[in-house]
Amino acid sequence: MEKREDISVSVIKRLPRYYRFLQSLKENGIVRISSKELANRMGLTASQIRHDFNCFGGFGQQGYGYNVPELHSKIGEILGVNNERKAILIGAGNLGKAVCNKIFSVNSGFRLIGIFDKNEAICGKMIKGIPVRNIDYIQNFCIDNKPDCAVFCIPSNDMKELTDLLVNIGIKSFWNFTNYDIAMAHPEALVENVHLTDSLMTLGYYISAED
Amino acid sequence: MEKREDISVSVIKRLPRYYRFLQSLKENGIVRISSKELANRMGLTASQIRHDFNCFGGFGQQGYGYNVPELHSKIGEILGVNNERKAILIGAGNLGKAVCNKIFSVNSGFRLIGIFDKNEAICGKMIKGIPVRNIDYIQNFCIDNKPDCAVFCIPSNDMKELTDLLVNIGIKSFWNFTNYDIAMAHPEALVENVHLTDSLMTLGYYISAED
DNA sequence: ATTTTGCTGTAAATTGATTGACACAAGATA
DNA sequence: TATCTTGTGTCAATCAATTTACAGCAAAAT
Repeated sequence: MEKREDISVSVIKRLPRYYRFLQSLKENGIVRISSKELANRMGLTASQIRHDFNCFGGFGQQGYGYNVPELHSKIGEILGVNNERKAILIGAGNLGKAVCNKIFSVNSGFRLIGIFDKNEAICGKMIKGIPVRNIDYIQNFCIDNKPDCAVFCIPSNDMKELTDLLVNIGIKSFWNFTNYDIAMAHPEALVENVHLTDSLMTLGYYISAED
Repeated sequence: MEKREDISVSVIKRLPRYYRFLQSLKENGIVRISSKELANRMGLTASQIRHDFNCFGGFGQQGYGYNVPELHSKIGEILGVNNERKAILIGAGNLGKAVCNKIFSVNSGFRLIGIFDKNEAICGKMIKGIPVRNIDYIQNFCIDNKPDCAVFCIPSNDMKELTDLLVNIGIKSFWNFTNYDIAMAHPEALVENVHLTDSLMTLGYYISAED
Protein backbone atom coordinates (compact mmCIF):
# COMPACT_ATOMS: atom_id res chain seq x y z
CA MET A 1 0.00 0.00 0.00
CA GLU A 2 1.44 3.37 1.03
CA LYS A 3 4.56 4.43 2.91
CA ARG A 4 3.70 2.60 6.08
CA GLU A 5 7.03 1.04 6.92
CA ASP A 6 7.96 3.45 9.67
CA ILE A 7 4.80 3.36 11.74
CA SER A 8 5.55 2.13 15.22
CA VAL A 9 4.11 -1.03 16.70
CA SER A 10 2.58 1.00 19.53
CA VAL A 11 0.45 2.92 17.06
CA ILE A 12 -0.66 -0.21 15.21
CA LYS A 13 -1.67 -1.93 18.42
CA ARG A 14 -3.98 0.96 19.21
CA LEU A 15 -5.83 0.81 15.89
CA PRO A 16 -8.19 -2.08 16.72
CA ARG A 17 -9.35 -0.25 19.84
CA TYR A 18 -9.97 2.92 17.85
CA TYR A 19 -11.90 0.83 15.39
CA ARG A 20 -14.10 -0.64 18.12
CA PHE A 21 -14.76 2.71 19.72
CA LEU A 22 -15.63 4.36 16.45
CA GLN A 23 -17.93 1.48 15.60
CA SER A 24 -19.83 1.99 18.82
CA LEU A 25 -20.01 5.76 18.27
CA LYS A 26 -21.31 5.12 14.78
CA GLU A 27 -23.92 2.69 16.06
CA ASN A 28 -25.07 5.35 18.49
CA GLY A 29 -25.59 7.74 15.63
CA ILE A 30 -22.69 10.04 16.48
CA VAL A 31 -21.43 11.55 13.25
CA ARG A 32 -18.73 13.93 14.36
CA ILE A 33 -16.12 13.85 17.12
CA SER A 34 -13.09 15.86 18.11
CA SER A 35 -9.80 14.34 19.20
CA LYS A 36 -10.41 15.87 22.61
CA GLU A 37 -13.80 14.25 23.06
CA LEU A 38 -12.55 10.89 21.79
CA ALA A 39 -9.56 11.15 24.11
CA ASN A 40 -11.92 11.66 27.06
CA ARG A 41 -13.95 8.63 26.21
CA MET A 42 -10.97 6.40 25.57
CA GLY A 43 -8.73 7.57 28.36
CA LEU A 44 -6.00 8.78 26.01
CA THR A 45 -4.60 12.21 25.22
CA ALA A 46 -6.00 14.21 22.32
CA SER A 47 -2.50 14.75 21.11
CA GLN A 48 -1.81 11.04 20.87
CA ILE A 49 -5.01 10.46 18.93
CA ARG A 50 -4.20 13.17 16.41
CA HIS A 51 -0.67 11.88 16.14
CA ASP A 52 -1.85 8.30 15.60
CA PHE A 53 -4.39 9.16 12.91
CA ASN A 54 -1.87 11.36 11.22
CA CYS A 55 0.43 8.44 10.60
CA PHE A 56 -2.01 7.45 7.90
CA GLY A 57 -2.78 10.91 6.57
CA GLY A 58 -5.10 13.63 7.80
CA PHE A 59 -8.59 12.28 8.31
CA GLY A 60 -9.86 15.27 10.25
CA GLN A 61 -10.86 18.78 9.47
CA GLN A 62 -9.82 21.89 11.36
CA GLY A 63 -12.68 23.42 13.28
CA TYR A 64 -14.83 20.36 12.71
CA GLY A 65 -13.08 17.28 14.05
CA TYR A 66 -13.37 13.82 12.61
CA ASN A 67 -16.29 12.35 10.73
CA VAL A 68 -17.08 9.17 12.63
CA PRO A 69 -18.33 6.88 9.84
CA GLU A 70 -15.55 8.02 7.56
CA LEU A 71 -12.82 7.56 10.15
CA HIS A 72 -14.24 4.18 11.12
CA SER A 73 -14.15 3.03 7.56
CA LYS A 74 -10.64 4.39 6.95
CA ILE A 75 -9.26 2.56 9.98
CA GLY A 76 -11.15 -0.54 8.96
CA GLU A 77 -9.48 -0.33 5.59
CA ILE A 78 -6.05 0.10 7.16
CA LEU A 79 -6.66 -2.98 9.31
CA GLY A 80 -8.03 -4.87 6.37
CA VAL A 81 -11.26 -5.86 8.11
CA ASN A 82 -12.98 -6.39 4.80
CA ASN A 83 -10.41 -8.83 3.59
CA GLU A 84 -11.02 -12.54 3.77
CA ARG A 85 -7.52 -13.84 4.33
CA LYS A 86 -7.71 -17.62 4.26
CA ALA A 87 -6.80 -19.08 7.62
CA ILE A 88 -6.33 -22.61 8.87
CA LEU A 89 -6.61 -23.67 12.48
CA ILE A 90 -4.33 -26.28 13.97
CA GLY A 91 -5.65 -27.73 17.21
CA ALA A 92 -9.38 -28.14 17.80
CA GLY A 93 -9.44 -28.24 21.58
CA ASN A 94 -11.24 -25.70 23.74
CA LEU A 95 -8.83 -22.94 22.84
CA GLY A 96 -9.02 -23.79 19.15
CA LYS A 97 -12.81 -23.69 19.22
CA ALA A 98 -12.81 -20.38 21.08
CA VAL A 99 -10.36 -18.89 18.61
CA CYS A 100 -12.51 -20.24 15.79
CA ASN A 101 -15.34 -18.00 16.95
CA LYS A 102 -13.07 -14.97 16.86
CA ILE A 103 -11.99 -15.71 13.31
CA PHE A 104 -15.63 -16.14 12.34
CA SER A 105 -16.73 -12.87 13.84
CA VAL A 106 -17.53 -10.11 11.36
CA ASN A 107 -14.70 -7.74 10.50
CA SER A 108 -11.97 -10.05 11.65
CA GLY A 109 -10.55 -9.86 8.14
CA PHE A 110 -10.09 -13.61 8.04
CA ARG A 111 -12.02 -16.62 6.77
CA LEU A 112 -11.45 -20.05 8.21
CA ILE A 113 -11.02 -22.66 5.49
CA GLY A 114 -9.62 -25.66 7.36
CA ILE A 115 -9.22 -27.21 10.79
CA PHE A 116 -6.61 -29.82 11.72
CA ASP A 117 -5.94 -31.96 14.74
CA LYS A 118 -3.87 -35.02 15.53
CA ASN A 119 -6.47 -36.50 17.86
CA GLU A 120 -8.23 -39.20 15.80
CA ALA A 121 -11.27 -39.00 18.06
CA ILE A 122 -12.28 -35.57 16.84
CA CYS A 123 -11.21 -35.87 13.21
CA GLY A 124 -14.28 -35.92 11.01
CA LYS A 125 -16.34 -33.84 13.45
CA MET A 126 -17.66 -30.50 12.20
CA ILE A 127 -16.89 -27.13 13.80
CA LYS A 128 -18.82 -24.20 12.44
CA GLY A 129 -19.48 -26.19 9.30
CA ILE A 130 -15.84 -27.06 8.74
CA PRO A 131 -14.63 -30.64 9.11
CA VAL A 132 -11.73 -31.37 11.43
CA ARG A 133 -9.07 -33.09 9.32
CA ASN A 134 -6.21 -35.26 10.45
CA ILE A 135 -3.03 -33.23 10.72
CA ASP A 136 -1.37 -35.59 8.26
CA TYR A 137 -3.39 -34.02 5.45
CA ILE A 138 -2.22 -30.50 6.19
CA GLN A 139 0.52 -30.39 3.56
CA ASN A 140 -1.69 -31.47 0.69
CA PHE A 141 -4.52 -29.26 1.87
CA CYS A 142 -2.25 -26.22 1.96
CA ILE A 143 -0.76 -26.90 -1.44
CA ASP A 144 -4.29 -27.11 -2.86
CA ASN A 145 -5.89 -24.25 -0.94
CA LYS A 146 -3.04 -21.81 -0.32
CA PRO A 147 -4.04 -20.37 3.05
CA ASP A 148 -2.54 -17.01 4.01
CA CYS A 149 -2.31 -17.68 7.68
CA ALA A 150 -2.07 -20.51 10.20
CA VAL A 151 -3.40 -20.40 13.75
CA PHE A 152 -1.68 -22.60 16.34
CA CYS A 153 -3.72 -23.84 19.29
CA ILE A 154 -1.68 -26.91 20.17
CA PRO A 155 1.03 -27.79 22.68
CA SER A 156 4.49 -26.58 21.67
CA ASN A 157 5.95 -30.06 21.06
CA ASP A 158 5.25 -30.38 17.35
CA MET A 159 5.71 -26.72 16.54
CA LYS A 160 9.18 -26.85 15.04
CA GLU A 161 8.26 -29.51 12.51
CA LEU A 162 4.93 -27.88 11.70
CA THR A 163 6.15 -24.33 11.23
CA ASP A 164 9.09 -25.50 9.11
CA LEU A 165 6.63 -27.38 6.93
CA LEU A 166 4.19 -24.50 6.60
CA VAL A 167 6.85 -21.85 6.00
CA ASN A 168 8.27 -24.15 3.37
CA ILE A 169 4.93 -24.40 1.60
CA GLY A 170 4.78 -20.62 1.56
CA ILE A 171 2.61 -19.65 4.52
CA LYS A 172 4.03 -16.46 5.90
CA SER A 173 1.78 -15.33 8.73
CA PHE A 174 0.90 -16.96 12.00
CA TRP A 175 -1.38 -16.39 14.95
CA ASN A 176 0.50 -18.23 17.63
CA PHE A 177 -0.97 -19.34 20.95
CA THR A 178 1.96 -21.60 21.79
CA ASN A 179 5.21 -20.71 23.52
CA TYR A 180 7.25 -21.80 20.53
CA ASP A 181 9.19 -18.86 19.17
CA ILE A 182 8.28 -18.83 15.48
CA ALA A 183 9.91 -15.47 14.78
CA MET A 184 13.24 -16.73 16.09
CA ALA A 185 13.22 -19.73 13.77
CA HIS A 186 11.72 -17.85 10.82
CA PRO A 187 12.63 -14.16 10.96
CA GLU A 188 10.82 -13.46 7.70
CA ALA A 189 7.46 -14.67 9.05
CA LEU A 190 4.74 -12.36 10.35
CA VAL A 191 3.88 -13.57 13.81
CA GLU A 192 1.30 -12.38 16.26
CA ASN A 193 1.74 -14.11 19.59
CA VAL A 194 -0.83 -14.61 22.32
CA HIS A 195 0.84 -15.93 25.43
CA LEU A 196 -1.95 -16.62 27.88
CA THR A 197 0.26 -18.02 30.61
CA ASP A 198 2.58 -15.01 30.40
CA SER A 199 -0.41 -12.72 30.68
CA LEU A 200 -1.65 -14.51 33.79
CA MET A 201 1.82 -14.45 35.36
CA THR A 202 2.05 -10.73 34.71
CA LEU A 203 -1.18 -10.28 36.64
CA GLY A 204 0.31 -12.47 39.36
CA TYR A 205 3.28 -10.15 39.58
CA TYR A 206 1.14 -7.07 40.03
CA ILE A 207 -0.98 -8.73 42.69
CA SER A 208 2.18 -9.69 44.57
CA ALA A 209 3.69 -6.26 44.11
CA GLU A 210 0.63 -4.67 45.73
CA ASP A 211 0.98 -6.37 49.05
CA MET B 1 7.53 -6.43 49.02
CA GLU B 2 10.51 -4.27 48.04
CA LYS B 3 10.88 -0.99 46.23
CA ARG B 4 9.31 -2.21 43.04
CA GLU B 5 7.04 0.68 42.21
CA ASP B 6 9.21 2.18 39.51
CA ILE B 7 9.83 -0.90 37.39
CA SER B 8 8.48 -0.40 33.91
CA VAL B 9 5.72 -2.49 32.40
CA SER B 10 8.06 -3.50 29.57
CA VAL B 11 10.39 -5.17 32.02
CA ILE B 12 7.58 -6.97 33.84
CA LYS B 13 6.14 -8.30 30.59
CA ARG B 14 9.48 -9.91 29.80
CA LEU B 15 9.73 -11.77 33.09
CA PRO B 16 7.44 -14.71 32.22
CA ARG B 17 9.49 -15.39 29.11
CA TYR B 18 12.71 -15.32 31.11
CA TYR B 19 11.10 -17.70 33.53
CA ARG B 20 10.14 -20.14 30.77
CA PHE B 21 13.58 -20.03 29.17
CA LEU B 22 15.37 -20.55 32.44
CA GLN B 23 13.07 -23.45 33.24
CA SER B 24 13.99 -25.13 30.00
CA LEU B 25 17.71 -24.50 30.56
CA LYS B 26 17.36 -25.94 34.03
CA GLU B 27 15.56 -29.00 32.70
CA ASN B 28 18.41 -29.50 30.27
CA GLY B 29 20.87 -29.51 33.14
CA ILE B 30 22.46 -26.15 32.32
CA VAL B 31 23.67 -24.65 35.56
CA ARG B 32 25.41 -21.48 34.49
CA ILE B 33 24.72 -18.92 31.78
CA SER B 34 26.01 -15.50 30.82
CA SER B 35 23.81 -12.62 29.80
CA LYS B 36 25.44 -12.83 26.36
CA GLU B 37 24.59 -16.49 25.86
CA LEU B 38 21.03 -16.03 27.16
CA ALA B 39 20.63 -13.04 24.88
CA ASN B 40 21.65 -15.16 21.90
CA ARG B 41 19.15 -17.85 22.71
CA MET B 42 16.31 -15.44 23.39
CA GLY B 43 16.97 -12.96 20.61
CA LEU B 44 17.54 -10.06 23.00
CA THR B 45 20.58 -7.95 23.84
CA ALA B 46 22.82 -8.93 26.72
CA SER B 47 22.58 -5.44 28.07
CA GLN B 48 18.81 -5.56 28.23
CA ILE B 49 18.94 -8.82 30.14
CA ARG B 50 21.42 -7.48 32.66
CA HIS B 51 19.39 -4.31 32.99
CA ASP B 52 16.15 -6.25 33.48
CA PHE B 53 17.54 -8.56 36.15
CA ASN B 54 19.12 -5.64 37.88
CA CYS B 55 15.76 -4.05 38.50
CA PHE B 56 15.32 -6.69 41.16
CA GLY B 57 18.89 -6.72 42.49
CA GLY B 58 22.04 -8.34 41.20
CA PHE B 59 21.49 -12.06 40.69
CA GLY B 60 24.71 -12.63 38.75
CA GLN B 61 28.37 -12.79 39.47
CA GLN B 62 31.13 -11.00 37.61
CA GLY B 63 33.29 -13.34 35.61
CA TYR B 64 30.82 -16.19 36.09
CA GLY B 65 27.39 -15.22 34.87
CA TYR B 66 24.10 -16.31 36.34
CA ASN B 67 23.32 -19.52 38.16
CA VAL B 68 20.37 -20.94 36.25
CA PRO B 69 18.42 -22.71 39.03
CA GLU B 70 18.92 -19.77 41.34
CA LEU B 71 17.87 -17.18 38.78
CA HIS B 72 14.90 -19.31 37.79
CA SER B 73 13.72 -19.52 41.34
CA LYS B 74 14.27 -15.80 41.98
CA ILE B 75 12.20 -14.82 38.98
CA GLY B 76 9.58 -17.36 39.95
CA GLU B 77 9.40 -15.72 43.33
CA ILE B 78 9.07 -12.26 41.81
CA LEU B 79 6.21 -13.50 39.65
CA GLY B 80 4.65 -15.28 42.56
CA VAL B 81 4.38 -18.63 40.77
CA ASN B 82 4.23 -20.46 44.07
CA ASN B 83 1.27 -18.49 45.28
CA GLU B 84 -2.20 -19.87 45.07
CA ARG B 85 -4.25 -16.76 44.51
CA LYS B 86 -7.89 -17.75 44.57
CA ALA B 87 -9.51 -17.16 41.20
CA ILE B 88 -13.06 -17.44 39.92
CA LEU B 89 -13.99 -17.92 36.29
CA ILE B 90 -17.03 -16.26 34.80
CA GLY B 91 -18.14 -17.82 31.55
CA ALA B 92 -17.72 -21.54 30.94
CA GLY B 93 -17.78 -21.60 27.14
CA ASN B 94 -14.90 -22.80 25.00
CA LEU B 95 -12.74 -19.85 25.93
CA GLY B 96 -13.54 -20.26 29.62
CA LYS B 97 -12.63 -23.91 29.51
CA ALA B 98 -9.38 -23.18 27.69
CA VAL B 99 -8.48 -20.49 30.19
CA CYS B 100 -9.34 -22.90 32.98
CA ASN B 101 -6.52 -25.17 31.83
CA LYS B 102 -4.06 -22.28 31.95
CA ILE B 103 -5.04 -21.42 35.50
CA PHE B 104 -4.67 -25.08 36.44
CA SER B 105 -1.22 -25.43 34.95
CA VAL B 106 1.64 -25.61 37.43
CA ASN B 107 3.32 -22.36 38.33
CA SER B 108 0.46 -20.18 37.20
CA GLY B 109 0.32 -18.80 40.72
CA PHE B 110 -3.44 -19.18 40.81
CA ARG B 111 -5.96 -21.72 42.03
CA LEU B 112 -9.44 -21.90 40.57
CA ILE B 113 -12.10 -22.06 43.26
CA GLY B 114 -15.31 -21.34 41.39
CA ILE B 115 -16.89 -21.26 37.96
CA PHE B 116 -20.01 -19.27 37.01
CA ASP B 117 -22.21 -19.07 33.97
CA LYS B 118 -25.65 -17.70 33.17
CA ASN B 119 -26.51 -20.55 30.81
CA GLU B 120 -28.78 -22.87 32.83
CA ALA B 121 -27.90 -25.77 30.55
CA ILE B 122 -24.33 -26.01 31.80
CA CYS B 123 -24.89 -25.06 35.44
CA GLY B 124 -24.27 -28.11 37.60
CA LYS B 125 -21.78 -29.63 35.16
CA MET B 126 -18.26 -30.19 36.43
CA ILE B 127 -15.12 -28.69 34.87
CA LYS B 128 -11.83 -29.96 36.26
CA GLY B 129 -13.65 -31.06 39.37
CA ILE B 130 -15.31 -27.70 39.94
CA PRO B 131 -19.08 -27.30 39.54
CA VAL B 132 -20.41 -24.60 37.25
CA ARG B 133 -22.68 -22.40 39.36
CA ASN B 134 -25.41 -20.08 38.24
CA ILE B 135 -24.11 -16.54 38.01
CA ASP B 136 -26.83 -15.45 40.47
CA TYR B 137 -24.87 -17.10 43.27
CA ILE B 138 -21.70 -15.17 42.57
CA GLN B 139 -22.18 -12.51 45.22
CA ASN B 140 -22.76 -14.92 48.07
CA PHE B 141 -19.98 -17.19 46.88
CA CYS B 142 -17.51 -14.32 46.83
CA ILE B 143 -18.52 -13.04 50.23
CA ASP B 144 -17.98 -16.55 51.62
CA ASN B 145 -14.80 -17.46 49.72
CA LYS B 146 -13.04 -14.14 49.15
CA PRO B 147 -11.40 -14.80 45.80
CA ASP B 148 -8.44 -12.58 44.87
CA CYS B 149 -9.12 -12.47 41.19
CA ALA B 150 -11.92 -12.83 38.64
CA VAL B 151 -11.51 -14.06 35.09
CA PHE B 152 -14.00 -12.86 32.48
CA CYS B 153 -14.75 -15.08 29.52
CA ILE B 154 -18.20 -13.76 28.63
CA PRO B 155 -19.63 -11.29 26.12
CA SER B 156 -19.21 -7.65 27.17
CA ASN B 157 -22.93 -7.00 27.75
CA ASP B 158 -23.12 -7.77 31.45
CA MET B 159 -19.66 -6.54 32.29
CA LYS B 160 -20.55 -3.20 33.82
CA GLU B 161 -22.95 -4.68 36.32
CA LEU B 162 -20.65 -7.59 37.13
CA THR B 163 -17.46 -5.62 37.64
CA ASP B 164 -19.27 -3.03 39.76
CA LEU B 165 -20.58 -5.85 41.91
CA LEU B 166 -17.23 -7.60 42.26
CA VAL B 167 -15.24 -4.44 42.90
CA ASN B 168 -17.81 -3.58 45.52
CA ILE B 169 -17.33 -6.90 47.26
CA GLY B 170 -13.61 -6.21 47.32
CA ILE B 171 -12.16 -8.10 44.37
CA LYS B 172 -9.34 -6.01 43.01
CA SER B 173 -7.73 -7.94 40.19
CA PHE B 174 -9.12 -9.14 36.90
CA TRP B 175 -8.03 -11.20 33.93
CA ASN B 176 -10.22 -9.75 31.26
CA PHE B 177 -10.96 -11.40 27.91
CA THR B 178 -13.81 -9.02 27.08
CA ASN B 179 -13.63 -5.64 25.39
CA TYR B 180 -15.18 -3.92 28.36
CA ASP B 181 -12.74 -1.39 29.78
CA ILE B 182 -12.53 -2.31 33.45
CA ALA B 183 -9.62 0.02 34.17
CA MET B 184 -11.57 3.01 32.88
CA ALA B 185 -14.52 2.30 35.19
CA HIS B 186 -12.36 1.22 38.14
CA PRO B 187 -8.99 2.93 38.04
CA GLU B 188 -7.90 1.27 41.27
CA ALA B 189 -8.33 -2.26 39.90
CA LEU B 190 -5.47 -4.39 38.61
CA VAL B 191 -6.45 -5.45 35.13
CA GLU B 192 -4.68 -7.70 32.68
CA ASN B 193 -6.47 -7.61 29.34
CA VAL B 194 -6.37 -10.20 26.59
CA HIS B 195 -7.98 -8.83 23.47
CA LEU B 196 -8.03 -11.69 21.00
CA THR B 197 -9.85 -9.82 18.29
CA ASP B 198 -7.43 -6.91 18.52
CA SER B 199 -4.55 -9.31 18.23
CA LEU B 200 -5.99 -10.88 15.11
CA MET B 201 -6.68 -7.48 13.58
CA THR B 202 -3.11 -6.45 14.25
CA LEU B 203 -1.96 -9.48 12.30
CA GLY B 204 -4.40 -8.48 9.57
CA TYR B 205 -2.76 -5.07 9.41
CA TYR B 206 0.71 -6.49 8.96
CA ILE B 207 -0.43 -8.89 6.28
CA SER B 208 -2.06 -6.00 4.40
CA ALA B 209 0.97 -3.78 4.91
CA GLU B 210 3.20 -6.40 3.27
CA ASP B 211 1.50 -6.39 -0.09
C1' DA C 1 51.47 -15.06 43.41
C1' DT C 2 50.40 -12.47 39.54
C1' DT C 3 48.41 -11.64 35.20
C1' DT C 4 44.78 -12.27 32.04
C1' DT C 5 40.17 -13.03 30.75
C1' DG C 6 35.23 -12.92 31.27
C1' DC C 7 31.23 -10.90 32.63
C1' DT C 8 28.34 -8.22 35.87
C1' DG C 9 26.32 -3.82 37.56
C1' DT C 10 25.69 0.82 36.59
C1' DA C 11 26.09 5.43 34.68
C1' DA C 12 25.78 7.95 30.41
C1' DA C 13 24.22 8.27 25.70
C1' DT C 14 21.02 7.27 22.42
C1' DT C 15 16.91 6.11 20.44
C1' DG C 16 11.92 5.94 20.53
C1' DA C 17 7.23 7.28 22.15
C1' DT C 18 4.21 10.57 24.12
C1' DT C 19 2.82 15.11 25.20
C1' DG C 20 2.66 20.13 24.64
C1' DA C 21 2.46 24.26 21.84
C1' DC C 22 0.95 26.77 18.20
C1' DA C 23 0.12 28.28 13.25
C1' DC C 24 -3.54 28.12 10.42
C1' DA C 25 -7.86 26.20 8.02
C1' DA C 26 -12.88 25.93 8.09
C1' DG C 27 -17.14 27.15 9.76
C1' DA C 28 -20.06 30.22 12.68
C1' DT C 29 -21.52 34.74 13.87
C1' DA C 30 -22.77 39.19 13.02
C1' DT D 1 -17.24 40.89 4.47
C1' DA D 2 -14.79 40.91 8.85
C1' DT D 3 -14.19 38.66 13.15
C1' DC D 4 -14.31 34.88 16.35
C1' DT D 5 -14.17 30.02 17.64
C1' DT D 6 -12.92 25.41 17.21
C1' DG D 7 -9.81 21.92 16.52
C1' DT D 8 -6.51 19.77 13.19
C1' DG D 9 -1.65 18.88 11.62
C1' DT D 10 2.94 19.36 12.82
C1' DC D 11 7.06 20.64 15.06
C1' DA D 12 9.42 20.92 19.43
C1' DA D 13 9.97 19.34 24.09
C1' DT D 14 9.61 15.93 27.43
C1' DC D 15 9.53 11.46 29.10
C1' DA D 16 10.60 6.46 28.77
C1' DA D 17 13.13 2.48 27.08
C1' DT D 18 17.14 0.56 25.17
C1' DT D 19 21.93 0.40 24.15
C1' DT D 20 26.63 1.55 24.79
C1' DA D 21 30.63 2.03 27.60
C1' DC D 22 33.29 0.91 31.15
C1' DA D 23 34.90 0.30 36.12
C1' DG D 24 35.62 -3.37 38.99
C1' DC D 25 35.22 -8.06 40.69
C1' DA D 26 35.90 -13.36 40.24
C1' DA D 27 37.66 -17.04 38.21
C1' DA D 28 41.09 -19.12 35.29
C1' DA D 29 45.59 -19.20 33.47
C1' DT D 30 50.38 -18.65 33.91
